[in-house]
Amino acid sequence: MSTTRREKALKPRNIPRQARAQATNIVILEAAARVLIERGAHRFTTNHVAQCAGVSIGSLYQYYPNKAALLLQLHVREAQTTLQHLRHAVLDTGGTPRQRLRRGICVFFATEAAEEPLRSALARMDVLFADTPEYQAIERNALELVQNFLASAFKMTKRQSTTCAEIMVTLVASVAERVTSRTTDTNEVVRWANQVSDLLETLLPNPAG
Amino acid sequence: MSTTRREKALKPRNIPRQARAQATNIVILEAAARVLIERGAHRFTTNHVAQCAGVSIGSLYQYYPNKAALLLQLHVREAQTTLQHLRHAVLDTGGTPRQRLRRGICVFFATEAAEEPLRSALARMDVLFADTPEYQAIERNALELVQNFLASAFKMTKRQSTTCAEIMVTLVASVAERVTSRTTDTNEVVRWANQVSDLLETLLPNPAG
DNA sequence: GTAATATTCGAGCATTTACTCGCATTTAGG
DNA sequence: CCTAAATGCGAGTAAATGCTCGAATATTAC
Repeated sequence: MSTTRREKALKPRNIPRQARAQATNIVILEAAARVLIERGAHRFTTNHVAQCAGVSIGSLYQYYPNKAALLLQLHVREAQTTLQHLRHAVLDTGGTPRQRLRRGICVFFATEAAEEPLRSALARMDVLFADTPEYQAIERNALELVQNFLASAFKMTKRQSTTCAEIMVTLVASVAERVTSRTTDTNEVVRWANQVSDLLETLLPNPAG
Repeated sequence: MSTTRREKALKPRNIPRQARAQATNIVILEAAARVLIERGAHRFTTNHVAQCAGVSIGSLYQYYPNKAALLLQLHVREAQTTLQHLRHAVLDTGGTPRQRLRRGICVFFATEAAEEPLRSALARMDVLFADTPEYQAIERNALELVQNFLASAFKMTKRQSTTCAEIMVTLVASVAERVTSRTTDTNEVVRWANQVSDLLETLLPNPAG
């Protein structure tokens, strides 16, 4: 009857205190990524992750209360990498605002392509952790990053930048997901990034009235 | 070792000869849709489908050699419905070409929204049947429909209409999937359909140079 | 009616898989 | 060293699930 079963939190069961445990934790996460890439979403099993990590299944469950928690952690790691790249591309470097926007979109596409097929496998299972605060916080952060950029770079009002950011994030995220799931060829991906950039530029205020 | 196991074809095992069998087939398909909607992708089991259809599990496997074949059939049915709607919206009714394009996009968004959460559950499992000729034929048909429309309505060359159709199909399909997976509220969905239409209209030739 | 054919049935098999628990081993601190 | 806490171990469990197969029932052909 209950659609969402979350008797247990998805938080790590134990925070590792000794260096040994820290290492185990990392090894497990990296093995999880490998298993997800090599076997795909529907063959991702905790037993295989443990085996691939060279630790026992018991150790895995020492740190992750269940499979969903492991996947969530993987997603968080991926998303933080992407956000970091985005911040660099959009905020830290030179160029006109339009150029920075285009660069950000390009970087997003490239990052998604670089992490295939990890990302698509994770996306296939996001139903297991999409209702967690961590997941939702990431989405909010991405939106806010774009919104703040639009407001400051293009002098948009709060209201304008909010709706514009929503459109841009939705378009870029959805198209990038579809495109990179079909090809990760750099030329193709860059072509799509630029195509989307061209379309989205029509949403920006005209530079010289 | 083998990544794709397809010892058995995904074709129906038996074509039903008696009316009784035809009925069983239909009942099974409709039950499959119901189970997919009610229990989601990762709880979709053939035993539940059979039970929900009021037939035995053996009967199900009389017509579908495996679970993937059942899902493929469901996908084909959905896709044909969508294509039919699209043909009507784009080809059979009046209005300027731009209006017809916009109407087609709107119809696509609405259709996707109307069939949620069936579609998103099917999409989650498309790895099970995405490599079949049937699946790929549907994608080709959709592209050709749009391409022919663009060529005839906007007098595009073959080359122009091909690239333009690819962009439009990719954008509309990916954004619609993302949007309808978050909300099926009619106003919201129509808003997004129009937003995407606005952006895509910049790809069309100017009516009065 | 009767034989041949088509259809349905569902107990049960073989496998997979998330996860537990009691014990072994390692580390930190005195 | 020695003890207690931290960490690691992995056989084992309970449940789920895709699918088979031989028997039962319904339909058709003659």
